[in-house]
This record gives sequence, structure tokens and C-alpha cells, in this order.
Amino acid sequence: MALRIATWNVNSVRTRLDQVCAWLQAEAPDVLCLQETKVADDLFPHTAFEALGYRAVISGQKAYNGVAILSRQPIEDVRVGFAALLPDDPAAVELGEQKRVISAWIEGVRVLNLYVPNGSALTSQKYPYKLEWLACLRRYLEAQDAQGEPLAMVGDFNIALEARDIHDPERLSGGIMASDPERQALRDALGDRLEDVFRVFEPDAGHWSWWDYRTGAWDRDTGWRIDHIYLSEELLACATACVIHRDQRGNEQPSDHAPVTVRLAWPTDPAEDGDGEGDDAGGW
DNA sequence: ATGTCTGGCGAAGCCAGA
Repeated sequence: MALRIATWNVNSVRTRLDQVCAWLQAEAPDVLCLQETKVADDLFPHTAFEALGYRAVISGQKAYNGVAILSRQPIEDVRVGFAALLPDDPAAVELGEQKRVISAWIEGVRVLNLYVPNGSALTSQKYPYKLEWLACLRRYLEAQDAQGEPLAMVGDFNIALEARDIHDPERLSGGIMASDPERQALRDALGDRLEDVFRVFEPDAGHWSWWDYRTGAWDRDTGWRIDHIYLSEELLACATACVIHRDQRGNEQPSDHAPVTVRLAWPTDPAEDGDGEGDDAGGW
């Protein structure tokens, strides 16, 4: 039994629809989590994904933010926003105005899809919002932990946790997406329960998931690794690969982010004696 | 290295956000 989960900040799902569909056909992940869908729920392009065998659950808004979970496997128990687990937390309710959080139960895994606020600049009012959001994420994950579910938390975290996650750590450390307060806030949220699975397989620098449109970053390969997949202990033991699909950043009219995928595999139950349903297509 | 790309508004270029 194998489950492949992907995450991709697509910077408008309608603008990127053909690229996302082509990538789904090429890679055929079981689950694809999208961020920055930038579309109201009644305009989400469900039919294009259904034609490829994916059902989508969504939390979107006009123009900004927006998250979605696409799955070939049955989707159960969808939770939208922090307030789904923190109904009595005023901050959780207020932060729900921006659509950045959705989770679902898929094949025995709690898939949590996040679009962490960017923060803009250390001097911006958006920066304290980012810290407040991360503090709420900590409370949310404590409530999630109490559910006792295997957890795969994926998304655009807009934070590079370590020097090896930035192309020029000397210049960029301490600035937005690499400041101590936001790094500590994310580490506090992660606790000792969640592990960045990419680092299980790749210890070196030079692996990025985001290249700024503005600075010719793709041509210079001056990127950041800010799109992450965090696994709880029991899923970490099942992880067989974690890959950044950087080729997608080289598309015509690309998103500024590349997809990231994780493959989870566990022994097939002998009682089922199935053929694995051909889940190993794609080679990772 | 304030540059590039997106959507909104509204009908063409500006603005905000990243």
C-alpha cells in the first residue's frame, strides 16, 4: 500500500489550470494540496480535476489566498480553518477570514494543507499577523495532536528554518521568511511531534522550492526552500522518498513555486492480498 | 537588485500582494 501526497503553491489555480492538470496526469499523485488558489468557491474549476479522477475540497476567496485538497482516494471529515478544532478561540475565528487552512482524512492519514502568511517585511503590519497566525497554529496542532491521528502537514510555510534552506544565508538570515521570531514560532508549533521529511533524504543546501519572480531568481537559481511536508512519527517511518519537482518552475508562465511530493508506503495487509492497485507509477 | 507576475476594477492602466 502506498500513498503519494503533493503540495504546490500555484499562484492562481485558474491561470495555472493547464499546468496543474498536465502535472497530475504525468505524476498521478493520490493527493495534491494547493495554495494561493485565488478564486471564490463557486468559481473553482472542479470539472477539470474530476475529468482526471480527482475530487476537490476547497476553502477559497476572491483574489487572495485560498487552499484546496485534490484526491483520487475518498475524502472524509473535512475541516476548514483553525476554528474547526478551536471553536472557542477568538483568534482562530478571526484568522479564518483569510482562507489558509483546510484538512481532510484520506486513506487513514490526516492531511493538513496550510498557506502561512508571507508577512511582507519585518516592518509591515503583516509581520505581527504572521506571528499571531503561527501562535494559533501551535494551539491548533495541540488540538490536532489530541485527536491521535497520523498527520501529514504540508504547504507553503513562507519560512526557511535553516541556513541550508536559503541560497544566500549570510545576506538573508534575519529578514522576512528567515527571522528568529517567525522561525521560533514555527518550531514551537512543530514541537517534537512533526519532522520535515525532505531532510530525512537530503541534508545538503541547494534544493529550493521557490524562486522570486522579481530578481531573475530562476535563471540564477537563487531560491528558497519554503514549501514543506511535515510528518508525525508513525508516517515518518513509512516515508520512502521526498522530491521537489523543480522542473515545473521552468514552465511557460510558471508559478513561482515548485511542487513537493512525499511517498508513504507500508506493508500490504496479508489478509487483503491485493496487487497494490498499480500505485508505484511515477517512479518515486 | 523596487524587479515580476497575479487579480480587481472596469474597459486602460493603476493598485495591492507576494
